[in-house]
Amino acid sequence: VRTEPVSRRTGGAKAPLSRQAVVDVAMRVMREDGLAKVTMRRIAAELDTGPASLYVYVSGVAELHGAMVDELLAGLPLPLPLPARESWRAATVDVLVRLTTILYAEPSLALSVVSLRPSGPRYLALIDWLLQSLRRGEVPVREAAWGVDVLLQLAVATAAEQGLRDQAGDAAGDEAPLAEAIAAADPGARPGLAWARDELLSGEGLQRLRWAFGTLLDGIASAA
Amino acid sequence: VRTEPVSRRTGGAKAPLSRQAVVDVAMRVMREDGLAKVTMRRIAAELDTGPASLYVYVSGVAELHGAMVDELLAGLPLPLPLPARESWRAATVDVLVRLTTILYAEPSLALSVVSLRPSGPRYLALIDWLLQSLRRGEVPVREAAWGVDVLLQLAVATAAEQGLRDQAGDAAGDEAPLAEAIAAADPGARPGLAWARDELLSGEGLQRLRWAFGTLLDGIASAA
DNA sequence: ACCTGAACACCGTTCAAGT
DNA sequence: ACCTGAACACCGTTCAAGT
Repeated sequence: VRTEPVSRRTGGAKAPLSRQAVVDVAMRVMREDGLAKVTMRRIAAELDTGPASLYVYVSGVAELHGAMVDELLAGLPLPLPLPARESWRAATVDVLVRLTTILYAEPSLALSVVSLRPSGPRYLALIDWLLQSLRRGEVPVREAAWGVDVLLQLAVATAAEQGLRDQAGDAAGDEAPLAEAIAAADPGARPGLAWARDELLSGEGLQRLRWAFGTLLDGIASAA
Repeated sequence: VRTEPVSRRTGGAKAPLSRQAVVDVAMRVMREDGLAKVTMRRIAAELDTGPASLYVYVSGVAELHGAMVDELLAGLPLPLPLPARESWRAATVDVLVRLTTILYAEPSLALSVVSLRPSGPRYLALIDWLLQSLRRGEVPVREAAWGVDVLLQLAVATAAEQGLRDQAGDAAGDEAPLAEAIAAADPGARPGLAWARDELLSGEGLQRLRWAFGTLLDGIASAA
């Protein structure tokens, strides 16, 4: 008697390959084992095939990451309602915080966004909403356009940085080396550090995030 | 007759290994062939040894990247002179632009800084200078501390993003997909994009960078 | 303590050959 | 057109053994 090869996923019925299937498996592997394990070979193995087969659907690992980012943005409910004229600032901060939170859950993917600049429909919709919101706040068009760029950059970078630090903290036992170095700095040689020591590490992540977005928005709104 | 093994670098005299030698070779390989080629195996080969030998001096590839960042910051002349009270804003923008420019030259290393948060002495000196400068501008201590964090994040993210995009543009023939997507968007469905279309891609990199730092500083200075 | 050979357990991508 | 086996050209890290 011989047993047929059996899919380790479904226990038999081998689903047909497709771009969506590749992206789906990639998302699942990322959530289960992290982005580092999202390799062409691992995805192929999960789909009971060889890595070469995936190249029919994605051009390579970089393009796959892009598709995964767009998938992640589905967590942001769109279309967003446009804010009332007087609450545009709070609403904008809110959307940016939500975006950061979504990316924060997958910091290694957020890091790839820093260099990727997604161009999928969901990302476009987000940019569009931000521009309309700033327009409601009577921000001039140039300041709005340049400002949205900076706001998004800050959201992405913060998510990548904070998230990866949390992961590193989980793994390694030691504290953040920057915090240690600040605490150990000579107050005479580093008067700025001595002055701000207590505030450099104060506040909660979310509180600082809201402050950062609000502060940047204030700068943008008054830059006319 | 037998020929002795010959160093491919020096043609004979094999320099002793050291942490500095490892970092130096890593920096050279990065400048010549990019960060992707800075592998333990490649560095070992350049030093005429096996990869295992490097683990005496660096704990792994992550720590090596950290050391390389500190090396890169040597391009920022320190100590920086503290600005006059009335020119603190311009001086701060200047230092941040210089930092971004240095990182921009090695965008893939800048990208690793997003997650790394360097803690070397040069980075500490930079934070100290920024804090002192903001103090001269009479920025309250909490706003200064939180603000410096955001300013540095923006510098690093911008360097990584812009630099990597430039590299990608060199390699692939096609234009930035985001620019194409913006141009192709339906004005009725995306009124914000239609409104800001011309300004989203306007301006030069340096001009936008100065604007971003200045705008953020204004927000920070008025956030009291 | 420093250094090494060899191995372990992986990668992304290409390509000729099959269906 | 889609799929595959096999190969090519690599990775980081560990470890027992040497000096």
